[in-house]
Amino acid sequence: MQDHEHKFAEYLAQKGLKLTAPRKYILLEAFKLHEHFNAEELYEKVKRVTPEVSLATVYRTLPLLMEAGLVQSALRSSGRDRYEHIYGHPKHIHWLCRSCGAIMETDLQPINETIAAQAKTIRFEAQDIELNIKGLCWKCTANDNENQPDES
Amino acid sequence: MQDHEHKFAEYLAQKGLKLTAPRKYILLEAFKLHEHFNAEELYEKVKRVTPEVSLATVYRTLPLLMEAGLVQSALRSSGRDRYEHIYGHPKHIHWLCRSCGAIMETDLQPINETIAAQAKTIRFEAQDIELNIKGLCWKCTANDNENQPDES
DNA sequence: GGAATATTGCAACTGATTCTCAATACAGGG
DNA sequence: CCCTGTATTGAGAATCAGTTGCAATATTCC
Ligand SMILES: [Mn+2]
Ligand SMILES: [Mn+2]
Ligand SMILES: [Zn+2]
Ligand SMILES: [Zn+2]
Repeated sequence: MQDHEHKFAEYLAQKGLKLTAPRKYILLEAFKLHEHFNAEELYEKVKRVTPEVSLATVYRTLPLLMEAGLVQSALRSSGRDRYEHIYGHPKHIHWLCRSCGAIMETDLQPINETIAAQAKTIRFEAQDIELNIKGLCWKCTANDNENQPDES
Repeated sequence: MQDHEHKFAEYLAQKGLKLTAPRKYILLEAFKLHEHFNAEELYEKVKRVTPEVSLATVYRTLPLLMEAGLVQSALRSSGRDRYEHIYGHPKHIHWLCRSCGAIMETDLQPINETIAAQAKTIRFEAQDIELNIKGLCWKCTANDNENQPDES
């Protein structure tokens, strides 16, 4: 049994809930996906393994995975909630290119200290940090310049 | 004419759009609200001044205000997009208490430098920075301790 | 195996946001 | 001031991600 499977079982047990087949498959597929995903995308993946699972169950399981600390919400996009699994993926910054939609990630560590200091000042117990930056990736910046080479 | 009204007029003109009465009232009310607001809340405010305005127009005007740099999206909550005006409100960190829903704000300045450095490394042109932190405010932390004074 | 409880798929529902469309306001040129 | 082409509007219909009720199933514990 994988580490995350173990953690999920533990969380469920402690809540008096059951680690059923649908839940297990949803967890497993969430950990096979290495990009951000929304509920429907996860559902599609799970369906390939167990076609009888329902989208509703995926929607119902996602909050459990989040509470268990196995999945976290990521940058919402085109009107849909998105998620990503947590597994040797320490908290990171998301950079979203407005032009091509690419998402880059960088380390959040460098600002953690500053945040901790501010948290202390306002006496806030931080549980979740989400830092999203929107703009243009280098490719799209380059393309923009091509189209408008002279902006004197 | 206020500063922001001016800026909106300018933006609209440059886009070949018109500064109509509904748009003006929506702008004005957005700037009278000093907390975060969603489309409907803004609509309610506007309706008190000009009852004939429609919710659809509020929804249509918000993107214009954002593109004009007068309003920005804030922490989404209970399934609704939220907004805040920008006016002597430099970018700030949002701290959301999961227990009581309170929102605190602190200065984003201290981490700007770090972000700029990372942006340079990945050659990303940052336009918008959103840093949201969820957890417990000091009041709710205190209440929690009251209820579970001994967690040996 | 059987009772008590949790879970599921399905379909209906909800509610925020977007869209359609016909009516209205507007700007600019005569 | 009138006319014409364009932008805007309110009202209501439509969309669609996410939620929920419910009867059928699965699981747990004895
Ligand atoms: Mn990520
Ligand atoms: Mn704010
Ligand atoms: Zn790009
Ligand atoms: Zn609180």
